[in-house]
Amino acid sequence: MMALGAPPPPPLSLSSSDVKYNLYDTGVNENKPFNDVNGMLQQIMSIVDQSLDEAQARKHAFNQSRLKPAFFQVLCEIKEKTAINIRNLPEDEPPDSQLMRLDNMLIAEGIAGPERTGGSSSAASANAAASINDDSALEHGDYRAKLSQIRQLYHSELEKYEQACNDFTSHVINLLREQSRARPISPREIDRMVMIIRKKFSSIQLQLKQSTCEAVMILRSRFLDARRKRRNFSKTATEVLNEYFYSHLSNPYPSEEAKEELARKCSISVSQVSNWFGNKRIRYKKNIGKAQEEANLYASKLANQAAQGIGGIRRDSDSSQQDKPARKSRSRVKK
DNA sequence: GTATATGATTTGAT
DNA sequence: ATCAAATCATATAC
Repeated sequence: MMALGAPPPPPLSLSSSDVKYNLYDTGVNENKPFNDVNGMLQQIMSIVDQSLDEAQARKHAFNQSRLKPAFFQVLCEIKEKTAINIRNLPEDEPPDSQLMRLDNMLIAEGIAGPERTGGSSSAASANAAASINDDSALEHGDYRAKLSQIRQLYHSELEKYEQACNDFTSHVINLLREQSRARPISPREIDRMVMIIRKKFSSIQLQLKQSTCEAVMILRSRFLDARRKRRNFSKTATEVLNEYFYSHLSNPYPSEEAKEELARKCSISVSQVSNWFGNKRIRYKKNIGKAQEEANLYASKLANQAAQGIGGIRRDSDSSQQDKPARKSRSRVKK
């Protein structure tokens, strides 16, 4: 029984006379050819005790037997019930959550899924420009170039894997089909083997996806992390912000609307305005003495503007405090 | 090269 | 959610 699943002995060259001789003139008891099941079984069981030539001869004779197909079928069933079921994989594996996560991310990043045309990506850049609205176009373009490079690599690798998987699978199928003439292999077993192969290959693909995700993340952190690619605001933007700050020194907390307006004027985002005021307040407070001259500078500038009637920014009624701003951040009004 | 300026982020409080 | 404060990481001045 234990020898049943083993591959057949390698085919040696046998002359027909050898076969005849071995088949009918062995020292073994049964001279009958394979024409009944018991005889057949006994001959198969005793094959391990025989010489290679004898075994070959038996095999040949067995292959000629009309009982062989039925016999193989039975063996296949037995195999099905024993060997294969033991290491039966969890048949319907749950869709790997990690794989799903990776797939989703790749699609979200535009690596996998439908190829992005110029239209959709320009829509994306328009979206980004709407929210950032500054001169990040260059970096963004660079980012997209690198991203498409990654995408290209990913797709070519994926295709290679797919190709290799298909090649290997069909090769194995052919091999097993061929061997199923010499040893009991059920179609179901072949299917299972195909599944195993696919699984192995998909685990390789998982690695590919993983490293692709990694590369995208690195790219993101390098190109989209604004902290790394910090750019100072334009001179005029800083001017506008400072004007607002020093003309509202008593309460340098622009409302949401004011922030929006400042953002618009400075071509930066609202959150950047918030950042700026947060930094400005804390840094102003930290050394009022040094900031004093800056305050005076802007105060005089504003005075000039007011005198000329240009003042686009109204000074708040409380701005008399501007000469001695005192630390009153704690007394700010809560919204 | 270092020192300072500056925009962004994190943390913790309210 | 918004703020102060500390901190990070880069830009710029020196």
